Amino acid sequence: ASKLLSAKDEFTVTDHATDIKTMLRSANLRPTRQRVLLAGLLFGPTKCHVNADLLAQKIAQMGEHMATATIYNCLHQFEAAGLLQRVPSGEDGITFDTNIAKHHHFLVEETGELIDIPFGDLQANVPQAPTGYEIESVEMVVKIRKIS
Amino acid sequence: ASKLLSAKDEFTVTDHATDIKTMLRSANLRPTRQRVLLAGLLFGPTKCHVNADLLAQKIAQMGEHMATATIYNCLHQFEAAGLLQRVPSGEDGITFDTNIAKHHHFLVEETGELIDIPFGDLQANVPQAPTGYEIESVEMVVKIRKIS
DNA sequence: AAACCAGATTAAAATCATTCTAAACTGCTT
DNA sequence: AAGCAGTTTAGAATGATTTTAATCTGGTTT
Repeated sequence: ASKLLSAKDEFTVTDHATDIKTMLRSANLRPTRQRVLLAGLLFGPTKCHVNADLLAQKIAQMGEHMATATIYNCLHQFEAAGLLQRVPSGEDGITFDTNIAKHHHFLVEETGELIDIPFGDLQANVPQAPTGYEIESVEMVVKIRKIS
Repeated sequence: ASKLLSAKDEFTVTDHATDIKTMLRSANLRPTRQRVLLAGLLFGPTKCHVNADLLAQKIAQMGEHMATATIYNCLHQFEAAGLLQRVPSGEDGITFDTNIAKHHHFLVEETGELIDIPFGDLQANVPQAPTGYEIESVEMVVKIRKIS
């Protein structure tokens, strides 16, 4: 039974592929083989932080192949559709978060690993934007390091 | 009269160069021509956000020349010495902030311009770090856009 | 003041994640 | 089954940063 259209929801095994196609279509994205494959990796039950390289590796492990440009294209399209959020990464490169709820991040200094901070755990009193501007988003990164 | 050793302080015109050399020396950095020139641009009375490209332009305007690698070397050395802070920039590239006090930033979406937010204006309740980790820093970026 | 040397600077090449190109392909509609 | 806009693709291009290996320079020692 199809029941959802959003990346926020989880899928049952049986109609995962169908629901992904539905999700893509409602985002005005043709469910091409590549987009379905990527969406399958991204929008499973567990949220994750990914970059193009990591996805390329996963795809290779599945015995599949996808052009680098396609991976980037899809990621940007998913972002524009609101299915992904870009997150600040300490390292080089672009990192996306499949958790599109409002939340912040711990960034582990040594490894570059990102850990979600539930939004409620980190409240901030945001100051007024300068005159003539409106606030678009508030993003907080708490850098942490292993206690030696 | 020499009176200071820190980038946080301001310099009078007369002993600016002397004080910069003293500052560099106390950071264990030989006051080479290049480092003195760069420090002169960076550690004046007004705080600023800079990247390698901007500095290269300023240096060219002065009729001077400096290798790109040297600019990057110096910026990284100044950062390691605590004279500069790295700041998250929406755009490509590395941006440094000569304001080393604790503070956060507005990031203007359209232009990539950074505007300091005094620390007191943006208080946050930071959650406990995961077990085995300690908090290193808290960085907040408030994205703003011009009201159309 | 000349010699010396670790540390600094340099131009040019290398790196590398990301984007561009323009040619070939594919979902979808007719 | 034809057609077409939208997609994918390999490979080239981009551009900020880093590396390389050679040359230079502060600062100390002789």
